[in-house]
Amino acid sequence: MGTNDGTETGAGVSTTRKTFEILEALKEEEGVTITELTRRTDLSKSTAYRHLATLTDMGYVIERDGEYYIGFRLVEISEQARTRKTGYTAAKRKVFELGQETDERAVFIVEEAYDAVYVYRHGSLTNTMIGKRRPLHCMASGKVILAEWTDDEVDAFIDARGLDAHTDHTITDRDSLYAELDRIRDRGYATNNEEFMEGMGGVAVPVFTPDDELLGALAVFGPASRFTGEYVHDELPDRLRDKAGEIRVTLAYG
Amino acid sequence: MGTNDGTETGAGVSTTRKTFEILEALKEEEGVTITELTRRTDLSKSTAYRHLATLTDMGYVIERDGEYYIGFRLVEISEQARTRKTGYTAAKRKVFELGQETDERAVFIVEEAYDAVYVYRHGSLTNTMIGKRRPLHCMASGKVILAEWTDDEVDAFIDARGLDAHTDHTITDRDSLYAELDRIRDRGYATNNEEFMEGMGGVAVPVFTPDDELLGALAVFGPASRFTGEYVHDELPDRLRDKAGEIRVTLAYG
DNA sequence: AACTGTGTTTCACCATCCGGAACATTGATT
DNA sequence: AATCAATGTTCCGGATGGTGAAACACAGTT
Repeated sequence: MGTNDGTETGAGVSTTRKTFEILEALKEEEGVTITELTRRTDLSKSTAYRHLATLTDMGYVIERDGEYYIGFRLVEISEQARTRKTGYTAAKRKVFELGQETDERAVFIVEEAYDAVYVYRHGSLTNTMIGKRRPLHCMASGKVILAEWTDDEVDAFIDARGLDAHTDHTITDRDSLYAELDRIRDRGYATNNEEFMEGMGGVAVPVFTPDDELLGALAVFGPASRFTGEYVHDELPDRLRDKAGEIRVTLAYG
Repeated sequence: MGTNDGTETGAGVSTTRKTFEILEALKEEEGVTITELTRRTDLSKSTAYRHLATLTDMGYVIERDGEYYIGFRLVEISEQARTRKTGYTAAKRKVFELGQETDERAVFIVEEAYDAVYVYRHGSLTNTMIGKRRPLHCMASGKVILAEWTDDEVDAFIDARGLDAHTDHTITDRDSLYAELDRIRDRGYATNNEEFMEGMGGVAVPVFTPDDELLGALAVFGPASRFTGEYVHDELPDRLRDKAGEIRVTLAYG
C-alpha cells in the first residue's frame, strides 16, 4: 500500500530480513569475518555481531577462528524441501543412474515460484548447483514444465517474469514460446539449443506421479556440439522417458 | 545474565528465534496451516501470520492452498555447508560407489558442534537422514572422529555432552571410551556394535585431506546380524580405506 | 610506544514487533 | 437461504527490544 518506490520493502518482519541478509552473505564466501560482513551488507557492526551471536547460539551458523560459516543445522531444515514428496527421493536415484549410464550431467528439476530449481544432480566434479534457480523459458527442463501448464498459467508466468534473452537463441517472444511448447507436447520431450548458455545443449522430459500430477523434470545436458541428431532426439529422450517411468512405478508400488 | 533458569534464553535477537521456531515447525510436517502453527508453537496468530508473510515474500517459505512449506531457497543457502570443502563433494561420489558396491547403506559424516552430522548418504529408499545429528560416542563414524582428537578435546566433549546410553551396548563411562578409542587408533577403523540402536551394526574409517587434516568419516551400516566376523573386520574396512584414500587423491590431484 | 584494524560491550532512543480484538472469508450444517 | 464455526487477514496502541554510535579491549604491526 502507498508508494511502491524502488526496492520492494514488502510487509513484515524487517529483523528477519536482516538475518537472512547475513545468511545470504555467508553463503557467498568460504568464511566471513564480522567486519567483512559489515562491508558486504549495510548493517552496523554491532547489529551484525548480535545477529551472528544469535545464529551461532542456535547452531545455524558456525564460528571458527573468527570466521563464520553456514552450519549444518540449516541443512536439516532445508532437506524438508528435498524430501517433501517421496517422488523427489525416487528421482535422486534415477538422476545418479542417468549420469552414470549416459556419462552426461543429469539433473532433476522442479518448479517453484516461477523458477526452475535444481533438486538433485549428478556428473562432473563440482556439484555446486543444487538449489540454484534458473529461468523456466530457456531451459529444456523449464520448457517441459511450462508445456504442462494451461495457456493462462503460461501467460501469468510471462507477465510476471518476462522472457529475457540469455543468448541469441533464447526464445523471447510469446508466440515463439507457444509454438515451442506445442512442439514439446507433441514430442513428449524438450531440447535446449544453447538458449541459456552459448555452447550448451540439453534434453528433458516431464516426470509424473501415478495419479498424473506433474512432479518435475529429468534432464541431461552437455556441450551443444555433442547434443545433436538422433542422440538428442531419440536415444536420450528414450532413456529419460524410461527413468521417468521408473519413478512413476516406484511411487505406485513401494 | 542473572538467573539462568531452565531454558537458556541466550543473548541476541529474539525475533530471529521466532523465525527459526517457525521454520523448525514447518520442517516437522508436510504442510502446515497458520492456526496449526500457533498450536504447535506459542506464537500468537498475528505474529505467526506476519512472520510467514515475510518468509514467503523472501521465498524461503512457500504457500500453497493455505499450507506452508519450506522453500528451495533455503536449500540454496544450506548447500554452502555441504559444498564448503571440496573434500565434501568428493566424498559424495564415494558414498554412492560404496553403497552400490557393498549393497549396504553408506554415509559420509562430519562433526559439528559435538554432533555427528550426516552429510551424504546412499542406500535404501528413503534418504531422509541428511542433516540429522547423532551423538558421537555411539556411532562408528563418531568414534572414529573422536579417535583423532586429543585427550583434552575428548574430555571437553564428554563434559559438554555426556555419554548417554542409547542401548545396553552404548559406551557410557570415560575409561571404556578411552580404551575403545585406543583400539580404534590401533586398527584404523571403528565398529558399531548395536551401540546406538538395537540390531544395527556399522563400520567407519576416517577421511583425511592431503595435508592430513581430518575431513570426516566414511561409514556403512546395516543389520547387526550381517555385520560380523571378517566382513566387518577385513572386507569392509579395506573397502572403506580404499575410498577414503581415493578422496585424498582426488583432493591432491584435480 | 603509537597506531591500525579487529571483536566486544554499553547505552539511550525510538523504530518496530507484539498480541488482542475486530473484521473478512470460507465452508459446513440446519 | 440463513446461521454458525473455524480460519485467515487487518488494525492499532503500547512496550518490548532491536538499533547505531561510540567507547572499550585486544592483538599485531610499524
